[in-house]
Amino acid sequence: MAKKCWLIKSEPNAYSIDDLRKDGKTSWDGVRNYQARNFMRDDMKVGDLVLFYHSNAKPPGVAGVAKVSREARPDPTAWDPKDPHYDPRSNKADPTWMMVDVEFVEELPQLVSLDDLKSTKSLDGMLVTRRGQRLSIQPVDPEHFKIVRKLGKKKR
DNA sequence: GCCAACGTTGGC
DNA sequence: GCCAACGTTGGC
Repeated sequence: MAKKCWLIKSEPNAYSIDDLRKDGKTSWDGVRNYQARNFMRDDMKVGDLVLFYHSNAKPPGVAGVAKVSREARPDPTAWDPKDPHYDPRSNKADPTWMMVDVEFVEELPQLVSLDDLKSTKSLDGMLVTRRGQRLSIQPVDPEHFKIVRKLGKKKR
């Protein structure tokens, strides 16, 4: 099975590519959307490459690359009443929410902004450029992944 | 099962 | 800060 590629969104105020570089790797906890959960649980495999996208940023865009370093397991923040992502309906016997670990690969020297993604013809169809697309974990065509990574390294 | 109300996301 | 788009909830 060929490796898949992904895009994960994070608000840099909350957790940025710089934070990931400092941490080396992190558990991608707090995801409370079933579609995103399913991608993590069913499809994300160790070694899969990930575009790290800064949402709610100025400007928003792909800031770096990470990779999946550990497959899905239960997300313990769902059981913690003090956690902002606490979900009282989840329980340890039958966990609702899952997380993967992601590991820092590189920061892109040039942010590939949402505008760049939209204006690059060869990236037509990327989910993240679609209006109203809120999914925080999205599959990415491996060709698109390569193009974005290249754009992020090109002097402009 | 429908759908209005609500909360959240995220670009602008 | 605004608000359109979306997912979820809950009454019926």
